[in-house]
Amino acid sequence: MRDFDINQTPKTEEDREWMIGATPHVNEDDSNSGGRRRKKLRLTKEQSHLLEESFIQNHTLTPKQKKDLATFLKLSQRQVEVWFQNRRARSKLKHTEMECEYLKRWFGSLKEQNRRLQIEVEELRALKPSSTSALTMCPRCERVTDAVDNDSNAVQEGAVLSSRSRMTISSSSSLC
DNA sequence: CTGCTAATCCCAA
DNA sequence: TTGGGATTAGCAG
Repeated sequence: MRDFDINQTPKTEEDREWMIGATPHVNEDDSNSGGRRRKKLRLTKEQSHLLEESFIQNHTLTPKQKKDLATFLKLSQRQVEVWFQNRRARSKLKHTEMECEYLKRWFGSLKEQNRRLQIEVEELRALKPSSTSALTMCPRCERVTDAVDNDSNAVQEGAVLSSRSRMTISSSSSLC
């Protein structure tokens, strides 16, 4: 997917400490075929579960909580810390994605509503011909007939919309 | 310095 | 391919 790699990992890798702290049982592999390969730890169900529980209570840990949790789970503090960092990051990502979906739906319904209103306007126009030369479709605009006053309201609403939804809105709707 | 986020790496399933 | 543990850079306090 993402192939553009700025900043390829500088291979000046010192002796990394792969397995800090006591890793949970059954992790003594030796398939270390020569190279500098990152050991992949898998947390046990219990560890994940407990981490998850404490994350629900608190998305960040005090140093003491971190220490206690690490001790209890037989993980290093660093691992607990990293777990929480990743958890926060991915939680935020998920939230953003959901918000994006919501915004898309909202935009869709707004477009649909707009479409219906346009049709309604057309119908009303057809019903009541002439004598309405100066009639515009928007009541708000209708209110200010004399001055070229502000559509500040409309501008603001537009601003709100565009700032909140940063997705590709191709057809910026023709409101008023 | 410490702790966090964002970006990315990269292994195991 | 994906999920998720780990690393790195850079910023804030």
